[in-house]
Amino acid sequence: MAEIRIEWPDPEGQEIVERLFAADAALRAHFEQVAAAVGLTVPQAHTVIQLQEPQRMGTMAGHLHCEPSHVTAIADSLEESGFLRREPDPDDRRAKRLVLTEAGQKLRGRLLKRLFDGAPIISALDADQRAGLLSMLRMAQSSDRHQAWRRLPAAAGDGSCPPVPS
Amino acid sequence: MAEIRIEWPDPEGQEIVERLFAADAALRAHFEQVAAAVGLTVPQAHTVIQLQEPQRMGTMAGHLHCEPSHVTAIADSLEESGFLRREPDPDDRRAKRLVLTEAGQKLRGRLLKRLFDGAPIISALDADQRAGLLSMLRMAQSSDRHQAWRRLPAAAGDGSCPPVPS
DNA sequence: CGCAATTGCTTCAGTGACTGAACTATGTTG
DNA sequence: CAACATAGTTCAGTCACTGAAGCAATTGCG
Repeated sequence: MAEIRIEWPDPEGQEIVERLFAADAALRAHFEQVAAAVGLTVPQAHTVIQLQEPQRMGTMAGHLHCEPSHVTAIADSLEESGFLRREPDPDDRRAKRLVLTEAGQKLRGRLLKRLFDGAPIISALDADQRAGLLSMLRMAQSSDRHQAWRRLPAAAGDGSCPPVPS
Repeated sequence: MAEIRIEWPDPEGQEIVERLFAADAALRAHFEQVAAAVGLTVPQAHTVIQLQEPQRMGTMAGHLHCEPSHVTAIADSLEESGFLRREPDPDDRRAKRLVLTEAGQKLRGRLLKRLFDGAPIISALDADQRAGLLSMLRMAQSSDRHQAWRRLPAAAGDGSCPPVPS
């Protein structure tokens, strides 16, 4: 996303937004680079990462925030490359589950390792700084009534982050 | 960007990354929604916001992190809608400067107002929380040697954020 | 000065991510 | 069983964006 440099009603708010965008740009660039390094596009990499365990395609569409038809396309490409296969869902014969092949699991491992190794923010902060940043983000996200926050995965917190009121 | 929910070597790092992605998703959604509310696409809105003062097209490409040819396309659409015009650059007759029309300036005003009014993080934190978040982000970004941070606009800080060493 | 290399923008063809509608097959409900 | 909902697929199309080719103006070097 582009830099935003404007006269803003609130200069502190401006800087926060700018820096969050910058943080995001860095993370995104990192992710893109890691994906490319193992020969995947960004959505392919997301899909592989998501596949720690078999997932129905509709569920995957939810995780990727896209339409089911797009998951079909991504799955096609990853299946063709031999990183996953479709298997029938035991509970619903309409549904298919995406399952990583052996090659897919190895790929996922490499992906995770590289992702973590170079992650910009993690490597830049010491333990105190990390804890501080994290608690701020928790505060921001738990008190925010804006609906986009609600997408935060429930599994993200360790319980210290109060649930978002509905 | 999709949620990332994985077994991570460092659970705290995982949560930070997840929350930063979530923060980004919220900001992005907000931006997109605001742009749509005034009838612009995201890149059009970025361009209008960037045009506080006339900009050469090449400079704009730099700000938008895209190729000059793409700026041509965006400028075409905004010119057609009457929000900006191309004027010759006085210092270089090859170059053109993008200038907001009166309509464009009004549009920019509405855009900024709406952007600020609903910005998720800003509205969710109180003054202390904001200051804390900001200082963390400054620390993260000033100590990070990762190149993506370097894109941070120089104007963002008030001087309290030391320059990134090259 | 004069010619070559460079720079600013445009044009155009193409790509990758993604949506939405129509369709098939299966599942659910009354 | 009929009617409807749901899972995934197919396909056509959109949107953001790139990269190469080209024109015009500018800069630099002999």
